Amino acid sequence: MNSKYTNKLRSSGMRPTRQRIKICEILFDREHTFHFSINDLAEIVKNNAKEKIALATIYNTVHLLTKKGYLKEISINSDKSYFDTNTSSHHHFFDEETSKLIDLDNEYVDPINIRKNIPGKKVKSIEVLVKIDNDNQNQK
Amino acid sequence: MNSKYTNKLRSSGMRPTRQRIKICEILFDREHTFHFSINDLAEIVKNNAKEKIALATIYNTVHLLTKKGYLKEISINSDKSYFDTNTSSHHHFFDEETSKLIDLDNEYVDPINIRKNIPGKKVKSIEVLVKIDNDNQNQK
DNA sequence: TGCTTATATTATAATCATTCTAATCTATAT
DNA sequence: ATATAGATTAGAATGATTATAATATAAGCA
Ligand SMILES: [Mn+2]
Ligand SMILES: [Mn+2]
Ligand SMILES: [Zn+2]
Ligand SMILES: [Zn+2]
Repeated sequence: MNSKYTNKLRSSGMRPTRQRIKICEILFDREHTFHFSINDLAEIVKNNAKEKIALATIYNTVHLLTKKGYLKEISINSDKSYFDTNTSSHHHFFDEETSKLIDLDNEYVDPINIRKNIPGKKVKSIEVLVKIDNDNQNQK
Repeated sequence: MNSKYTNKLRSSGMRPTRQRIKICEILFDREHTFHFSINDLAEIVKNNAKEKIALATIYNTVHLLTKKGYLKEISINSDKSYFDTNTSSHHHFFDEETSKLIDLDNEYVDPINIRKNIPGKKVKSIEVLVKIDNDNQNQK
């Protein structure tokens, strides 16, 4: 019951259960941003946790952490959802070869000015997706 | 058999069938860019065509038109795929209230310069997604 | 510390978009 | 006209996600 996530969870109105703490440790005890699909996370849980966590619990917890603002959902692919431990508004590279997301911090992109507006609507976010692929230029 | 799409299809190596011609007419006989999900298209076909077209055929045709370069697939939502009759590289507004895409032509956005590169990878596309929602500022 | 109850977890079934299958049909070349 | 490669079709299969409803547990209170 004594984890660095016990209070974090409780302060967000989530009961600190074994399963939630384990998932938080997997997601947040890392140096860099983590981009993952539910399946990625389920695999890690399986190889990493002594006790099994039901898939439904993994879905529930990830969605709850998203709702509470600790994760951000990203769609680049309609096959499955990706989630991101970097919840700020930021850009991405998407590697078409590996299907992996890479953060592209705002410092590497000039502020984007949209010179068009839609009546009655306000801008919620502006994000760039840079698709990349292997450079076979100088391969041969 | 005499449609403006008969030759277009044939010249792309697709046999001009009744179903494909009907789908092309629905998709391309319009003034503006059309953003649609498979379900949107299936609905239009149902209300619009005298003869029923099987859902599998709609999927097949849309995927084939995408492969041939007449449609572009867009992912903003993991629930379903969207397709776009504007196949150029361009930006979008996504209205979170209506779940509709709106083209944001390049002329309204300054060229985007990415000051970071990933070794061994080359940039395939750079596209901006602007999420918008109702402006309830001056609604009260 | 031990009950109570609101919440959470779980296995499993249901849903829904998409893809597959294999039977039937058709555009096109001969 | 005929043959055949390619297309359409209904329905089954798949796979991600969500719902269900029985069981377990965290937290508040006696
Ligand atoms: Mn979701
Ligand atoms: Mn697809
Ligand atoms: Zn990110
Ligand atoms: Zn578009």
